[in-house]
Amino acid sequence: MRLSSRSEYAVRAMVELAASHGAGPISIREVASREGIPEKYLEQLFRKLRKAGLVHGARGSGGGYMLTREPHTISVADVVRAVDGPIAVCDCTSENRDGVQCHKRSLCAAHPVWDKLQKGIVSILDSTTLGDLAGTSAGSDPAD
Amino acid sequence: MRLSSRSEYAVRAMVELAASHGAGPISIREVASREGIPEKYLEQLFRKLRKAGLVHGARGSGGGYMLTREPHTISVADVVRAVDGPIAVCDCTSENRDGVQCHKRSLCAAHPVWDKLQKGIVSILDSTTLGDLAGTSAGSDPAD
DNA sequence: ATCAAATCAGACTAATTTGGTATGATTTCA
DNA sequence: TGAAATCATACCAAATTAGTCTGATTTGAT
Repeated sequence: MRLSSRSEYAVRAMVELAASHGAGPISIREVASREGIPEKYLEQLFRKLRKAGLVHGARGSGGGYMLTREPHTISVADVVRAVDGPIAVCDCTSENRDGVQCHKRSLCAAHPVWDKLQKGIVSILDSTTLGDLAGTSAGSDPAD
Repeated sequence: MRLSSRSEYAVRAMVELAASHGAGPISIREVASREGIPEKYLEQLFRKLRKAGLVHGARGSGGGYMLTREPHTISVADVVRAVDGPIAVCDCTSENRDGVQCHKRSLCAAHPVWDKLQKGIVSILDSTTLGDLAGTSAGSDPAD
């Protein structure tokens, strides 16, 4: 039930782009140094985000990345899926399963929780957008 | 966001025990064959479950494992924590973090989603019991 | 007493995933 | 032309995962 560093990094990086949306491309170097993410690793992530159509890459001097859509139309789930693939609590609840079911035949007794969990996770990630996060700035969270 | 096979197996095994609760100990061999789980692997898991106080192990011939509490008082979260440790979406939302925060200092912009996600996951796993899944008794809502 | 069935315990291992690095090519602006 | 940037792929070490192996100990039944 852990988030990969890919997803963590990617979401943070995307929130950076969201916060500066409309102000031209931002370079990997810039984002990496602001967020404390290894540059070359972030480069990989941005390539995946680009292939998923979430960002546009501007090459050459003065280049960088920009969101392709408005921040409030890109969900955290979009970003997570782009870098980590389909969200899947287990095979039988995966978003990309090919008719895979518990025990290959019938549903196991535990299936209802996994299903509920899967839906709960997707629902939260789907309903939170980069716009939400970019607007809710760091340090403003009263909890914890 | 994937469940480990440890958790999957452990929950399924515990539901087996729950379904036969009160009918004496059930052996690993029995559970393993019913659920299609490697025996020796399941043995490890049951040892963790015992150390967590969720089951009692009866040694010797005719032995096996039994739940130490009523099925509807053992949550799926209890089982998951027993075999996989504290539930943690990321370090800064982990159930056992030692004051660890995003960037070691302030909260990152993404923190609100991770926090929401963590709470959502724990809430679902906490509120579903082995009794619910086994279908035995004491009427909580059947998931899904 | 002996034997078989079972838990107990820990070390070991193969494969996969994770979290990166390294190298170099290509594009673009100045 | 040169620097700044993305693009692309290959490589790698460490950790994790999902087991297996070996053997000890306990207990019930013959």
